[in-house]
Amino acid sequence: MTNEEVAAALHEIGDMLDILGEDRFRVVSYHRAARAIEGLTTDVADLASEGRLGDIPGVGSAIADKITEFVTTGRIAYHEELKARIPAGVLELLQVRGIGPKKVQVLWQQLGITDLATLEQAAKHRRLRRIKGFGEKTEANLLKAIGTYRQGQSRALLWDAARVVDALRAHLEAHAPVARLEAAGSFRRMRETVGDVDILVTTPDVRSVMRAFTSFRDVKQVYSEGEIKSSVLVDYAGYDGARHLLQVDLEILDADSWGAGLQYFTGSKDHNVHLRSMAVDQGLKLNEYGVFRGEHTLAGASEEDVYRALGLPWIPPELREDRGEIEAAQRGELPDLVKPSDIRGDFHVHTNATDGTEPLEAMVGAARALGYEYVGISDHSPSAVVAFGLTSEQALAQRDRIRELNRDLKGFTVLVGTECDILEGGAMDYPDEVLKEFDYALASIHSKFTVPRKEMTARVVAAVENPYVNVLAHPMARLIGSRDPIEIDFDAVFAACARTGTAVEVNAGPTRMDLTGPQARAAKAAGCVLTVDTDAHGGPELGAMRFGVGSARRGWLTAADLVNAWPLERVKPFFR
DNA sequence: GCCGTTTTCGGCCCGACTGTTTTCAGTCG
Repeated sequence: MTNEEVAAALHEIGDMLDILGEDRFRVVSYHRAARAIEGLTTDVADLASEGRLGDIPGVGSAIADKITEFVTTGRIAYHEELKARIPAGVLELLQVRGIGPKKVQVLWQQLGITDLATLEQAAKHRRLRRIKGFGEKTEANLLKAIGTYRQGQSRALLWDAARVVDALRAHLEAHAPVARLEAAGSFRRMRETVGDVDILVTTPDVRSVMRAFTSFRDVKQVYSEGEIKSSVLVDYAGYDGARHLLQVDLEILDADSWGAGLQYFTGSKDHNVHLRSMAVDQGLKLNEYGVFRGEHTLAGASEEDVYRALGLPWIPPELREDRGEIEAAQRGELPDLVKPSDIRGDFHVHTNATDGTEPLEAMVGAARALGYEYVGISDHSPSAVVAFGLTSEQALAQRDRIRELNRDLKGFTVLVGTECDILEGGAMDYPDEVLKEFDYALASIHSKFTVPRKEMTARVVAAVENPYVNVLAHPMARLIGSRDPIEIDFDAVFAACARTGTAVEVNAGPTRMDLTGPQARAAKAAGCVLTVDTDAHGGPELGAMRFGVGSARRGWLTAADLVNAWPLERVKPFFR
């Protein structure tokens, strides 16, 4: 039973209670518990068997009992009862934008609509407008929304979201007087994927900003357009080359409530709920316009002011998930998070010797241009056939070429690395006598992704125990949107890494983002050091470092925790 | 349904926007 399956069941219970018109706080409780479980780095099944479900914030005795029932029997009787009351297709109606629990209820009870296809037919045949609360416009909007839903809108890669933000920023600044502009939401918190983008603006000319926003060339649909808030659907070309859709909201803020608005729209929801309840406890009120005591405004212009008014230091956006950051802030124990400028190099870089697109010299030049002190070249090993992995001889020849190149470089060092496959039984793809010829070796999984959890754990632990393996690269081995993470016991893997002095990688490749922030935090807690690498296959991809640093910050990591924030003279002995 | 160095009961965020409506309910974030 995976955490995702448990979370999905709880979300579904919440949705069904919502449709049935249950108390909204009960509904919220199920969703909040589900979100908390999605954010866990330990198996909820393990917590259940240890009787520690109550440790999860938002999980009380009722939900804990249901989780225990689920992981032991594979079902939740209460969930089954609800499913028996609500036709299967009704739940899906909730996914359509513009349809909430009340409309679902009306459609189902009054028109007997229990699935998407029937709803579409009813809208097409103008049968919805007969119901109170529905009209011509609602029918048209629903047809559009059903179409959008069918296109399957998934979360955007952080890399792609950044490009959309950049394009919109350039467009808005070119067409309207923009004083300040910041993308908030999960983008600012640097989540690995982004559900929608919230752009905040201050401007002396609200109308022209709004007009520029809704007339951006890639806007496919305008959901709403108000005086201070608009919402659109943007079409973009993704990293994968396909077209995707992303919702973008624009909010106009006043300069004197900029900080409160930025805080509010950055979230997360759970962080904000926690802050608001703190405010209430202090006799204060916190909303998107400021911190207030009665009619008196205490803060609003800057985020620092808002947090200070609540008795807290400013909390970096990447930490705002209500996972202990508020308590840490109260104790004055927020970590001094790693910054992009702390990064001195990148250990995971490919060239056209294997599946990269640019030659060694170009990748080295691109790394130098970023102001790094060193870069490690880590092309593939022979078993990575699709990636044109290097034979031992080819790898040694590349090593000699790099040694040669280093002679001409001043104030910059190229390290000879490899990304060596972990084979099925846990053996490395190069023999030890070849591995020891590299300055360092990354170990990673590129095949046999579906072996059972126990075997997979033993396989990776064996690799980590190889004395020539220095970094466990992209530990989940997932590709966002196309390949699920491997099943593995990360507690055991991190313990092995800590024991053997093997660094754990936070891979910033746009489709990898592996580890996630919370996993990186768990690795550190297990005693590991980490690296943030881009896995770049071309020069521009070296720029993904900022997203990897974002994940590291989400993992509460400091510069001291990251090998590639260390000076070279400290890196070298670590790798040997 | 969750939560509690003020509470084991009574709180739990609320404002913008839309569409249908003659004053407001539903959805969304």
